[in-house]
Amino acid sequence: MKNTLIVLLGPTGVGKTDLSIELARKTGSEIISADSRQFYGEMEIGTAVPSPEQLSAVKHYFIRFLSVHDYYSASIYERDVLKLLPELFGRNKIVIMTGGSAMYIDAVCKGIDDIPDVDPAIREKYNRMYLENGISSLRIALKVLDPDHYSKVDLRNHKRIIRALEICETTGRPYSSFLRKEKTARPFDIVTAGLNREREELYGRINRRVDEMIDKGLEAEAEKLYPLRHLNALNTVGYREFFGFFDGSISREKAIELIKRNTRRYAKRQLTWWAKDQSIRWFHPDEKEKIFKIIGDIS
RNA sequence: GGGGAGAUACCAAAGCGGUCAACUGGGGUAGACUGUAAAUCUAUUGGCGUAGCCUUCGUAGGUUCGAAUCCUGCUCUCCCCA
Repeated sequence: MKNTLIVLLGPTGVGKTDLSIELARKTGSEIISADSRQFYGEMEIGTAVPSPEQLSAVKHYFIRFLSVHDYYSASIYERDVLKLLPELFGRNKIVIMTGGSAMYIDAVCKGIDDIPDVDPAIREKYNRMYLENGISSLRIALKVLDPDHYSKVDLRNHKRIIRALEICETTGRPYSSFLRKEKTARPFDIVTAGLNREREELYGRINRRVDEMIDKGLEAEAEKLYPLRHLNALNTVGYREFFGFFDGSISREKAIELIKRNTRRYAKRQLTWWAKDQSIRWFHPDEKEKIFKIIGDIS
């Protein structure tokens, strides 16, 4: 049997955590989290990290190992995971990766092009350009620096344009010249199982989970992080809405309502991303036998 | 019992004689996505065989070439007085 990475993905709130732990115990494997917000130590309640019991039942990696002040990215995650995997495969032929951050999962499973890091000052420069002169100034710059990319990007999405511009300026080469669009082969097998539920069922779970988070003290957690609200890591559902409440711009009730709505929207975006991925085999979380059978088929 | 205000699409809310299948927001749905991505951005939202046709603006009538918009009855909601 070959070393196999079992990827258990699905929209937020679908029930990945419970199943991943069950799966891990059954196979004696360890779990890599692919959840870009569970990386940060300061956030716990709002990101629904596994409980202490769950964490002690199975060894987890990439949970609360960063600070919200740290810089991190899908590319660094790819590198870190690939570095860790040989060690995990040394102990067990199966490793489970579970989470909902699609770009991070893709970085590990399909590879992400190697693009130099950007000087924060350069990023800052373009952010300012956007704020002061609007998106048209970004478009004009991109048209000059990378006409190829200019014809392909969503010209209404400033983040896309800024990213391209900062790479052009940092490297002196067009951003598009770094994009190979090839899948990278990995020295292990990858089996991807997607979890999903009826939309109504999923949304009901999300709404309920938000209420549970509130009961557990999400508001206090957000309040502690309020002074750091400008950090990108805190531009996160469950926190930003509370920041609005602390600002006095919305009511507490409204904030909670928005957390639910934004979480639902996030779940939808996740599903959109995966909809085109033909390698995913989809299951309802209750179809455990079917999911466990995958493992049987591997070994 | 008397007086006043109002009933618009899933919700809220504009429109006050034609250019209205109806502004806008919410919610829903669909989509994009190579670097802090739980981010950022887009489309669509009465029905249909979508050029175009059909049925809508509480309800029943009426006025008019033409009504969500004007008039009348009825039903319901809200507010004030009793």
